[in-house]
Formats: sequence, C-alpha cells, structure tokens
Amino acid sequence: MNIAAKKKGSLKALAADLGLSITTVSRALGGYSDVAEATRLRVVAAAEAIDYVPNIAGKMLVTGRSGFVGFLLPLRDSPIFDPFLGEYITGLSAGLAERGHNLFMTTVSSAQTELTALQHIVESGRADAMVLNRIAEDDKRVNYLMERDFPFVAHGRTLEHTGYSWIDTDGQQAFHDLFDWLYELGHRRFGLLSITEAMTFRRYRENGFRTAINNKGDSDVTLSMQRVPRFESHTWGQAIDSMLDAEHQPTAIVALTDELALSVIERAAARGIDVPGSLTVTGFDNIPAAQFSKPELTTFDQSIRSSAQQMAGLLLDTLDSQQGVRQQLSSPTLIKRASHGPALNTR
Amino acid sequence: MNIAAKKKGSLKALAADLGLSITTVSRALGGYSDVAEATRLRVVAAAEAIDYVPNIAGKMLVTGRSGFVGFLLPLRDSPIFDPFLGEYITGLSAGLAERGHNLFMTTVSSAQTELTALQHIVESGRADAMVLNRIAEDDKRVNYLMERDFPFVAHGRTLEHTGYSWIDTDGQQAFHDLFDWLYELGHRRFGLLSITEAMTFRRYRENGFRTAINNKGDSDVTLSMQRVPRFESHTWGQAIDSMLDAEHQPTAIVALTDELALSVIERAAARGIDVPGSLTVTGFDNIPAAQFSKPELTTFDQSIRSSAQQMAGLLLDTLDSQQGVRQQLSSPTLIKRASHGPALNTR
DNA sequence: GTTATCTTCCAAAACGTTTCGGATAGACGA
DNA sequence: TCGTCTATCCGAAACGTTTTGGAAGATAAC
Repeated sequence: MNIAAKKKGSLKALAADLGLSITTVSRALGGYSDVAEATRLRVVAAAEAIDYVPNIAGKMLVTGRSGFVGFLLPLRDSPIFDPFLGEYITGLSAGLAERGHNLFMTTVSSAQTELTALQHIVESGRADAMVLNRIAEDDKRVNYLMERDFPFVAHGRTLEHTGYSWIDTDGQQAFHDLFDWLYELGHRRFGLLSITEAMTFRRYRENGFRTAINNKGDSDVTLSMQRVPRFESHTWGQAIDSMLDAEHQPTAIVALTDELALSVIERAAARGIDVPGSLTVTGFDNIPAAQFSKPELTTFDQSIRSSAQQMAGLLLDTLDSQQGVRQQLSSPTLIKRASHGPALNTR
Repeated sequence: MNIAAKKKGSLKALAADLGLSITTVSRALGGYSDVAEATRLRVVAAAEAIDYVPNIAGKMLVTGRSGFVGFLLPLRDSPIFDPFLGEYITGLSAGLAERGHNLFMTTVSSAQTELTALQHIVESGRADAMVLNRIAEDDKRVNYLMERDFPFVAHGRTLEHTGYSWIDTDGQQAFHDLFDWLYELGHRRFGLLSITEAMTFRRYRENGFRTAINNKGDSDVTLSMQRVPRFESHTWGQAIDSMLDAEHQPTAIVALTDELALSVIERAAARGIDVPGSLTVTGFDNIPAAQFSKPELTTFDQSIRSSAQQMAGLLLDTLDSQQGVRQQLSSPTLIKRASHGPALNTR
C-alpha cells in the first residue's frame, strides 16, 4: 500500500497495484489486442473497483480532443428572452451525450466580441467543435472557423453557404406557400413586417414572399414592407401603426417572427380592428405565447429540440468519421389557429 | 523560421521566436516580478501578435483546475418542459463568465444514473465545481460531493442542510403567509395540491401551510391534501376532480406548482365552477403561461435568472477565496392576479 | 577587494495519458 | 538445435503548461 502511494485514481496507481506497466494498463482498458485476455480482465476489475475514470486533461493533451462541443450563448439584456433556449440546449446536449460528448457554453461578456470569445475557445483547445446559431448573411464567425478549418455546424446559413455543414428551416418556401394560401383566402393587400438585422433568414423569408407575388402576376396585389429592430420592441409600435393607419390598409399582415405578430395583434386590438375579421395576422416560430393570444396566432412551427438533436448528430458525424459537409433544409409546418380568415372585399 | 518549427501557438514556439526560455515566457505572461519589464513587454507583444491562448489541457494538468463548472441537465421526455431552463442557464453562464469560468452540461443518458454521471465528471477532473438543482430531501449527489469534499452549490436544500452552500426560496414562509392571506379573504375550507416526489421544497411548502393553520387555531378551518406525480400530468385529473367533487368542496385550492394550479383552473372550468367566484386557485413559480390563463393565475414569483447568477457568484466565491459555506434564503413575491377572491359564505 | 543582496533568467520536473518501437519468452517448423 | 513467429508486455517519448530550485551577472554594502 505504502509503496504504491501514487495519486488517487491514476493509471500509475492502478499499474503499481497490479504489478503491471502503465502502458499495459492503458492498453488493456483501451481494448487493444496485444494484451492477454486474462490480464485484461484483471485490469478491468481493478479499474472498476476503484471507480477509475481517465483524467481528461492528460487525455486531451495527447489526443488533442476534449470531448467538448462549444456553444456561444447570446446574452441579451432585453426582457424578451428566448423561449426556446432551454429546449435547444436540451436537444443539443442530449444529442451529444448519446455519443459521449458534452456541451459547454460561454456567454460573451460585453467587453469582448463574439468573435474574440470564439477564437479564445478554439485556440485554447477547449472544444473539438462548435455550434453556431443566429447566422448573419455575412458571418465573421463562419469565416473564421472555415479558414481555421475547425469543425462546426451552423444553425442557419450565411448567404454564401457552401463548404460547411448547416441545418436550417426553409423560410423561402414557407413564405412562398404562405402567400399562395393567403391569396387563395382572397387577400390582395399585404403588409410584411420584417427586421432590420441582416440575418439570412430575413432575406429568405422576404424573398419567398416577393417571389410568390411575382409568380402570381396579379397586379391587384400590393405589398408594403416595414423593418424594425428585432429586439427593441419599444420601436415596433410606430411601424405597425403606420401599416394599420395607411390609406389602403393591408388585409393581411405577415410578420417574420411571432413576437412581431403578437405585437400587431395587440396594436390592432387597441385600434378596434377585428382580427381575424378585418385583418389577418401570421407569425413564425410558434413560441409558447402564440397559443395564448386572443385570437390564437396562426404561425409556423419548427421542432426546436429535435432539430437541435439532429444538429448534434450531424456534428458528431463530421467529427468522428470525417464525413464531409452536410446540409439539411427542413420545412416548417403551418399551424392554422385563429388569427387568419378570408379577406373582406372592402375596397 | 524553420529553426523554430514548433507547434503553432505554443509557449515553446513563442520562446523560440523570442530567444527566451519557456519558463521566462510563461512567467512574463503570468505577470511575475522576476522578469524584467522590458522583456515582459516584448513577450506580451509577441503573444498578442500570434493571438496566443494557453492550451487548456496543459494548464489543467499542472494546475488541476479546468475553469469549468458542471451542470447536470435533467432529461425529461415529458412534454412539460422547463420554461425556466433557458433563463437559468443564461444566468448561470453569465455569472460564471464574468469571472472567467465556463459552464458545461451533460444530460444523463438513460443508461446511467445521475450519480454515476456526476462521479464521472468529478473523477475525470472535467469540472472545478458543480451546480446541483432539484434537490431531494435525502440527496445522494449531495452526500457524494460532500464526502468527496468537492466544491458545489445547490439550488435547493436537503433536509439536513448544513455543511454545504445552497440557495433556496423560502417556501415555508411563503405558504405560511399565503394561508394567512387567504384566511383574511374569508376562506376556511382548503385544498392543498402537492406532489409525490420527496423534494425538500414539498415538505417546506406543506409545512408552512399546516403550521399557519395550527397557529391560527380556528377549528372551522379544514384541509384536504392530495399528492400527484409532478411530471405525469395525465394522472392529475382524478386527484383534482376528487377535490372538486368532495361533499364540502374547498373554497380555495393551493397548488405547489403553477402547472398544477393551471390544471385545477382547467378542470374547474370544465365543471362550470367559477374561478375566482366560487373557487380561489393559487400556484407557485410564475411560469409564462400563468399570465395567459383565464383567469390569470395568482402565484409566487422568483427571479430565476438573477438567482442563478447569484449562485454562480456564490460558487466562485467559495472556489476562489476558500470562503466557507454560504447559504442564502430568499423570499418569493406573491403576484396577485385574477384567480383569487373572497370566499362566498356558502356553508 | 571581498562578500552579501538583487535582478533576471533558465533547466528540469511534474501533471496523466496515449503510443511508438522494441524486448522477452515460449511455440513452432525445419 | 536453431531460427522464425507470435503473444504479451514494457520503457520512453510526447502533448503544453506551471513551478521549483537554482545560476549567473550586476549591484550594493562592508
């Protein structure tokens, strides 16, 4: 006992106790073929007896892999918090844990930019791969990771979206279909409530809607668009009011997010405009609050948890088996609740 | 250039480039006094030039600290997801990041118990400290960490809650006050809807209510209690119905959680029982859905994000400055919405 | 001129693991 | 009997960092 007074649960201690070399113990636990079955069993038994778990730092140093996947947590001071963050994290972490990886996250402190934080993580070897979300049309983080040749998967795409793995929902198609459906319902005068931030999803959703209009080729169709800062809800009122008060006010307002749509419903109610009687409103995301509004919001749903879990799988695929780039576009489903209706022919 | 063909951004490479020893470079960056100011500046400049970030594994190995704080993510299949998880994670991570730490999380896979996962993390040196939540009256994880003398802070307490740091909300006092308030409103027949799980908060909340009743000493007061599994909402209906259908049905049903309270409101509505007219219902937690129910739920609020951030601070205090045990009990605030009212004197 | 004290630097060890390149011994074939 | 194989084991290096215990030279004190 005293002879083998090594550190608690190290390979060295195990080796000493067993009268074997560190190498053999390591290889026995690693399941290599050049260690006798008898000794392998002896080693495994001894390891289990003392609850041996390899020190991660030692392992990292030599293998260069940590078993961690990093995630940058956007820290917003705004009272609007992300209702899906919990689900997202859960899905990611679950997907990673299934295959022996862990998730770790950093909130970027206000002092440093998100890019700096990312570099710090990558250069320090803290993570084997990264998960990125909230992708902008031209995203510095994506550029950095690509030229650094560091594994990552993005939730969302940049405009130039080749050469890396991502998963995204097809906002283009969704908004295209949305227009067609609303047109069928008789709507001709549309309001599109968008965001100012240069997010790629903004472009796709706007484009989808515009393309659908063009494809229809009906000159009766009019579209007015407003863009507002996504996280500054106090600025929305003015834009929404200007839509509602326009001379030929839209019979349908299509919002890029549920938060915006709910705000439209609220402003409309304040003005005595009946939704969906004289105004149809739609959103995107299906946040929990969407089913509590009056009327309940018609919106698109994307299953956050499962897509996060898919992301994890996709990431580990590219990590483990050196599979190349994988990209996955999924279609959100339209949840028809109560904030839509046929257009009144009030012209 | 070719001479110093060391690994990219290592100390070794820096040392070679500068014509200094590894030791000196390390100590220069560490700000030790035994390196000349001139060389220090030279080293710092060179380090910044190549964006040097110390390899975490090397550092961990020698210092024994990883800069990570671990968190076990409870993976529930149930459709009830934790609406506060996102806020909680955000608060924790923000609090840790402020002081140079990162949060990492594992979901316990179904194969292993939560305790096993915890041991694995601790023994592998993956984390410097742990954050525990959902504390049971007798919690194996707490026991393990205490006897292992591993730093941690718990969100919630075990029954025997000395010797370790925790932060909790005072459910005992809250439910005590709640009874007194309802009594003032004229209520005498109470239903207490509790949970089956042996969580410590259950005991405190139940005790607080019962103690208040005893203290009041009014023999007119009656209490019927039901306990249901917290995460199996399909089992709640029967228990709630039995309360609602009792001969002397309660005029006030006090639920241990908002989910339960909302379920009560729902069942009552289905039976045509007017809330709050002939039945008062209260909850606990102030989940987002609580302000969307009809009527809006009267409940207790605890600021999740800020208390998570406090936890992080508390944890790092005990880590950094070897401060002893710290325990913090905070009072939730009663949010009086619309699901309560005076008792009708229908006896 | 000698000794003591700073200042500034560095070699080497240590942390715990994996892995490369043998080494030993017995089995086997000739 | 000798060489060749195979099965089994091990020593030593390597990963990148921090830290211990000096060493060398310069400066101050006597």
